[in-house]
Amino acid sequence: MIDLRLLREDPDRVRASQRARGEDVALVDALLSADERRRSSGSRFDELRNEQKLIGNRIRSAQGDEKAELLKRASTLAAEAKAAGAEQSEAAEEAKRLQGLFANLLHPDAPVGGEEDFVTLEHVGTPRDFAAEDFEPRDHVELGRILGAIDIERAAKVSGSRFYYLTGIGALLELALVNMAIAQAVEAGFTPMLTPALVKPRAMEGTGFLGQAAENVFRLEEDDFYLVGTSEVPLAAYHMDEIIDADRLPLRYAGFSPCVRREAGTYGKDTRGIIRVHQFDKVEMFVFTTPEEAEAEHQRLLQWEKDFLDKLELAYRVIDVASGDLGSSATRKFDIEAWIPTQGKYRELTSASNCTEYQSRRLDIRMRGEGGNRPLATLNGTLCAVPRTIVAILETHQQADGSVLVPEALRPYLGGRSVLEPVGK
RNA sequence: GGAGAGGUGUCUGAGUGGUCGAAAGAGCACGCCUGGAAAGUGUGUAUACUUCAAAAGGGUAUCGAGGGUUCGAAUCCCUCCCUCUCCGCCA
Repeated sequence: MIDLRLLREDPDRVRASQRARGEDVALVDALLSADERRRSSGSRFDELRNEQKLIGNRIRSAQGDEKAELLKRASTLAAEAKAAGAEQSEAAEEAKRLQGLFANLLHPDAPVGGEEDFVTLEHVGTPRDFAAEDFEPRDHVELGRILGAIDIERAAKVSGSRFYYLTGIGALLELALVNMAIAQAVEAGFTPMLTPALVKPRAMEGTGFLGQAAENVFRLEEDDFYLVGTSEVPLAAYHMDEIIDADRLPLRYAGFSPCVRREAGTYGKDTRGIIRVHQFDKVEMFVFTTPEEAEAEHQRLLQWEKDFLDKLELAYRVIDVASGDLGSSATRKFDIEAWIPTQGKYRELTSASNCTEYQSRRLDIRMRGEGGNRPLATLNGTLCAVPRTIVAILETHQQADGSVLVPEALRPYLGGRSVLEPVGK
């Protein structure tokens, strides 16, 4: 949700942001007038109620004719106040609805444009040169089969396309990655959290996933639940309706949960393998902090993401995502894309978003400090989205015989194993 | 799934039609007291809106949510939600 005060004071700034995102600019004037209607009908209601209360008090002690007179007047006032109240709540509802349609205000440094207009901030590591090593790399599907780690065929039988089983060493690999991620997060001061995967509409809406992203959200219609596409949702909503003492901030949580996504509109995209699946597990970092600290925290999240990928000895680049590809909650977003050898390109592995006060306004989360209560900032960043991380590891660290070297930092989490060996069928 | 109990401010907990944004206690903050602390003592301590106001302050709303009765609702009625206890079932 955007700041109404800012909208009133500087509507042009909001217009510019909407424009850069490719969102509806006319929304600005619609909200301005709805807000005005809300305030004028509100003050009318307040006045009527005030008068009604004053008369009501006099009725208690009044007698005879005077009392009858007052009762008559109070009756009229009651009806008027009720009507005014109805108008006020209707206007307030409309203003709220419009306010909810806005995307977050764009960060001034975020690149403007569509998906292709991102800015590359840095490259880390060098993509492995298989040609120089004189062997043709296998893709992760093939490696997963050879290692007995990934079974896509049987998943298709059981659940359809875009599903997979992690089997044997594949399952162990996930658990190792998750444990390593959680260990790093705990080391950095995060509180580990296992979160619900089903949430009520309010949580989903408050996190900003029912806007343009709605088509990718699974819903259990019969029970009015949504399935979360990331633990960002239950983590953000964790403090819903709360006022948090400013000196408790930052609150840093590392959530682990299944993530379920419809992946609508991606037919024919990434149909092979486990790059794009309907269900996966993920360790997600989530932070509640002051608006003043948000940008610095954004950088810290990015650094923790890099630390993790560094430990996995992957080559990657960091991009500053362009305005049109941001998602409604983020003011700015940094993605890390790892090099996937058989695709010959970088693919998104993690994503760190600064949502400023956008989510906290929607979820009614505030901080209590000097200067009164005000919304706080929320940020989120992927620490480890399992399947894509597995893809990058298998493809990057494979050897000519189909085995895969385990990055050193990961070995303790795999019982000391240093190589994943092919299994006989 | 069956039966029952209950939802009041940071917490405990009073309050069954008006003077109740709400007793009392605890906690917390500040002050007094003290060599320092404890005890004691005093004051303060919800949130939101506001085309009322420079500010102090004022007005309005909120006692799980929504609706109803009434001049007037925390209090009466209806619907919904949630929590707890017992029984059953179950990873």
